[in-house]
Amino acid sequence: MAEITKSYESRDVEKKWYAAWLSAHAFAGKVVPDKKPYSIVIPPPNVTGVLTMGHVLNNTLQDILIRRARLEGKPALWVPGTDHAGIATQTVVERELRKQKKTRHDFGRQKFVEKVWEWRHEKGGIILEQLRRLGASCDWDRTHFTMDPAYSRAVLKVFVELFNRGHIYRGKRMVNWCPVSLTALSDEEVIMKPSNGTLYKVRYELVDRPGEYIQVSTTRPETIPGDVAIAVHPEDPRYTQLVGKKVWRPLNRTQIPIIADAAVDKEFGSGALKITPAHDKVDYEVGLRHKLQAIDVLNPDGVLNELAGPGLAGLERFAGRKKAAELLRESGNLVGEEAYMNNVGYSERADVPIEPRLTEQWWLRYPRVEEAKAAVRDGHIKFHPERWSKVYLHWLENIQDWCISRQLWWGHRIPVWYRKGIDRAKLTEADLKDPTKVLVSVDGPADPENWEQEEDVLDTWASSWLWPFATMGWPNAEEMKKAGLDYFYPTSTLVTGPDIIFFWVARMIMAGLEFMRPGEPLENRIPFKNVYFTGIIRDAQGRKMSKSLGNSPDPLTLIDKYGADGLRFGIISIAPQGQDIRFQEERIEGGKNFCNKLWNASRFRQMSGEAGDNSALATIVGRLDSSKFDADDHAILDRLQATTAAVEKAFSEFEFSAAVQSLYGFFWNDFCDWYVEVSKAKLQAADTKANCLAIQDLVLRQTLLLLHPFIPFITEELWHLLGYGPDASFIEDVGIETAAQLVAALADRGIRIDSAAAVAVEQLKATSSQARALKAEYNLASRRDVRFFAKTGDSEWSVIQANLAKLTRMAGAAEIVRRESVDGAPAVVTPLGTLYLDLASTVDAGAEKQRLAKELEKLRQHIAGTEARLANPAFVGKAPPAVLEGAKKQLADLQAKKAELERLLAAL
RNA sequence: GGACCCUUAGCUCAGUUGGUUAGAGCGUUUCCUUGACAUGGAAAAGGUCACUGGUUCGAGUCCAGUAGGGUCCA
Repeated sequence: MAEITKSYESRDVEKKWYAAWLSAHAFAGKVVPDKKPYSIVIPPPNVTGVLTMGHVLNNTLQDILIRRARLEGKPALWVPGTDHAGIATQTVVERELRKQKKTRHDFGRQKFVEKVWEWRHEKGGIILEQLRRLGASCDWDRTHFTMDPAYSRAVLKVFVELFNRGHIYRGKRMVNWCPVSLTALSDEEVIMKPSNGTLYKVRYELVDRPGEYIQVSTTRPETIPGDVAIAVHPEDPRYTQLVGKKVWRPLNRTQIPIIADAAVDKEFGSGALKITPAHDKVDYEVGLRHKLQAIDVLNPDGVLNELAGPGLAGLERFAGRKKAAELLRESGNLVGEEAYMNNVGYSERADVPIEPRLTEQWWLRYPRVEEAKAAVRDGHIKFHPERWSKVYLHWLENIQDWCISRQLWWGHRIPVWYRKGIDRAKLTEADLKDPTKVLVSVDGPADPENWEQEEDVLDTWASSWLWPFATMGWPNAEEMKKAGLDYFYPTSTLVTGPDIIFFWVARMIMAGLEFMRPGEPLENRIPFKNVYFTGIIRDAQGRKMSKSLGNSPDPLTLIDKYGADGLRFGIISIAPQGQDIRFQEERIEGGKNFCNKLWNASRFRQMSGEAGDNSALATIVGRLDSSKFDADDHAILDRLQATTAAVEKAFSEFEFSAAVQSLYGFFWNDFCDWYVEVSKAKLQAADTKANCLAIQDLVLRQTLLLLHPFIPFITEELWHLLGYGPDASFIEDVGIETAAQLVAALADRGIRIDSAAAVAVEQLKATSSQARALKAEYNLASRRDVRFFAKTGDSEWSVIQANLAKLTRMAGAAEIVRRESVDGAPAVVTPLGTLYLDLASTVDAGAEKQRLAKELEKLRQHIAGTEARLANPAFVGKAPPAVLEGAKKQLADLQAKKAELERLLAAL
């Protein structure tokens, strides 16, 4: 067996094991018919993406779940992949072209798409490579990309099916238009931001009453040339007599009517609203109700067109706004202006204000909305934390049709063909269903020369909402069988951020319900059973991490510095369920330190004695000799059992940081700080050595298993170094025992953990800690040659005697001797009696008195509190007996301690 | 305007159905390179649990309200 080095060096270990896992296909998701599977689909990162701290958290969590499942003996599948990120990817490639002073139009659609594919093959796999560095145990042979041929077929089939089922329609409607990306966006891709603007008060002169005006307020004077009416509330007495009259539009001067519509807010501004149907959603609705024309004064790129009139045409929209205000001022029609804060919709990708714009688009009426609500409401899909289900349900209650078409080249081109020569603008609903005019088909027309395909592509989310089943071969029956869709679907858990509940989670649920296993019960059709929502990683100041702020550390640098295991352990330890996380590099350092601790405890074991047969839990347990057990042996096994159970509970509740924290506490405090230290005495004695080594082997083995999902590399390495498994196997091949199985394995060997031993160990810990504190008080902390006298009862002394060698060592003493009476020496009252420090020199009685008095005062306060409780008849009458008994015992202990302290004080 | 979350030690956070003296990591102070580990060990200092009421024998925990911070939706 190789010797364990003095400190843990992560780099080579990580490389070695990842390569070994890959070459053994250890991550392959295999169907094992009799066993319950565990499956996860990765939230496909954007193909243009690089690994961020968010990915680290998210994917570490998935890896923890999938590795734990393997350890539990479940056939586990983690499907990886990326999405094609329509706008983002097209933008990236266009940016490269711009460096050569070219645009996509210089290449044409086909050539440009080829360029994007080239880019994707060159640079599109970076993030998946980076995930491997993190240790992600995805089944890489199943890597999917939303633009792959098979996946694309699934996307097109869904479009055609939904069209045939009446869920998809085409229509000219108001959309969120991004003037930079030159495409429509869905409502979810628009971010509302409070923005500083100006509220312009503009007067419109009444045609038949020159010199009289109606006033409106607007933040967008540049759209005035698109005004087709002024609207007032029908029940607004200020204006009733004006309804039906005409006013002069002050820019691009013409006559427009005053109309009455209930959509007007009487309270806002003057209570009169300019109606610009081409540039506002509400105005558009008003326009429809009153059969008004829509005048579009903007070009797609946000430049004002000739309909805006000679003064404004050709200006960019924000320059146009200034110019419009100027023109109004000049004509005297600008009555006032004031600073105004309002919410403006921004394009998520391009980060510019979107334009409400009237365009021809494809829309989806969501399928299975009611079922999607029921799936979560009735608990078939569980959200962790649960509260996100409220957000989900609220969105579904207020759901709007989804604009699924995008004016891009990169993406799934909508599978609709129009017969050549047809005027698309005039297509009716009936025409759309007439296959001689419009063909909606996955395969396209047999006579393509007579047809023109729709230019638009689908929203990227309209492909990724199929992820849970399109990555498992759907809709191809043969591929589905090969992928094991029947077996792995529905997946077990989805790990994602709450920011994409609408974008992705809700839509996946609806897609699953609509397309999977038609006719079967809801619980068979849902795409996943659990959704775990991670927090958002923020910087130390609480700001979101972003590229522009440059406040996001590079995970790969962190891996180089602290190891992948250190990073994983650190990030999980600061990621409690449901809360955002403030990133602190110190915690990652803590993760590295923990790995080093684990490493060195293993090293200590290796240096302590010959390796025994560690090949299985049973062989290690077989080496235990319960006749040699002392309280510490019982206590550490008790804690091992309790920690195993705590980790089980934590997994069942998705409380990963709780699991990590209990493992940290157990291993560092209970095992290293106490058990390993007391071992040093036990290993000196021939009759306790073998049993002590076996206990260490047992604890280390189970701890490695418990820790492996969190820190896979170092645990795999130590697993082999300590001889827990043959070279040709992995830790995950063996599997983990439950707390119950551990107890049963011990019982087979006739060992019953004495949990009362924990009490004795607590007494020993407290006694040694108090003894060390006393030494420190007298500046003797580093001296190991001091002597303690113990004045103690027979039963306490028997405990001390049974543990004398360990206690002496732990207290840092040369010896502990029983004495009936000691006078004047500094002392502490421990659970095992009064310990006196044998000081050869004279004691400073004054300082000692002060110290004891201080302790006595604390004790008095505590006693007073407990007495008051017990003196309260309501407490005695109503508190449960256990609490009452506890209080009584506590009081007795405190009083005994107080008496002893008083005696010590008097003796000084 | 609606929904949700947060406020506990200098900092970042745990605290599971209410029950002994509220915990951890980091930081701080003092001491220690003793044979697993200085990526470490020992000891110590540090908290009126945001505030105000209420329920209860008992509240960091439950309820109501106030203040401050954050997120999402409209």
